[in-house]
Amino acid sequence: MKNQITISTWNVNSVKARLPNVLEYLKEYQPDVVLLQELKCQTPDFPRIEFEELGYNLSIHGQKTYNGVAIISKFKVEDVITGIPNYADENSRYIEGYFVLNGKTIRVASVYVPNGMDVNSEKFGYKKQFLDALKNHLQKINKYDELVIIGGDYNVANEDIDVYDPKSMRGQVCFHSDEQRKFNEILNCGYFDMFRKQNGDKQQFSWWDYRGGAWQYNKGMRIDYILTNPLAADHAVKTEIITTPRGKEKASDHTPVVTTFEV
DNA sequence: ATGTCGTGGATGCCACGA
Repeated sequence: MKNQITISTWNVNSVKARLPNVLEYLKEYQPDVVLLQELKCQTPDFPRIEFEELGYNLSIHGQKTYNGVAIISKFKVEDVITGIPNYADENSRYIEGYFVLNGKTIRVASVYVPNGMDVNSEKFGYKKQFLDALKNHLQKINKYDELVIIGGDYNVANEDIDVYDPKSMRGQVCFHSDEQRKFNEILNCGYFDMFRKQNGDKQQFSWWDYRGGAWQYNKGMRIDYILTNPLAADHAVKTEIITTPRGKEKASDHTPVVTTFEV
């Protein structure tokens, strides 16, 4: 008997400020697993009860004011690790664990890649280092006998089709060849960008700046991804970007991406 | 439209990050 499960990623830009929106999303779409980024709260301050009442198990790697990632799962997640192994990072940007369903091990992680601020800033160097460390780790956990699913805000729009105006944005942060190269190195060690794999050359964005009416004019970028290894890709049914949360009151600037798997 | 958000210091705005 096969199960259909949905795994979603969403940068919520403060889980406390976004709580009503997030709960509304969970009730409407009933995702089995949600990989959250930018919690902007410490682990003890996470609004646990509201999620637990909806049947979710919580694995949280919080931080005050900035960053913070979590795995929200209907299935109990085992052996949770926080932070990329062998990479010292004072920021909470990575959490990983696995669960077993129908005899198959499904490894999931939530990642929040540094924004980089500006290509001439030190923060851009940090971003590139982080992407290297992420690649090294994802290479290690890419096993043939586990479904590996890494959702997150990668802060990289990979192709021209992933931004509204490639000409004006070329070379800018989140659309610079250095970071695109590093993102592609991750793909090249055996990961699929599930949205692109399953939707051909469809243009759809996952983030719109709060400024300048970006949402109203659909001036966005696709920087939130669900990456999977080949085994997970073999089990994937479809991948969608759910845009409705971005149009709501007090919206996050990001919107959820969700992949359905048959396991 | 860089004419926005969210957080938090020590506030009754400002800095920071995105």
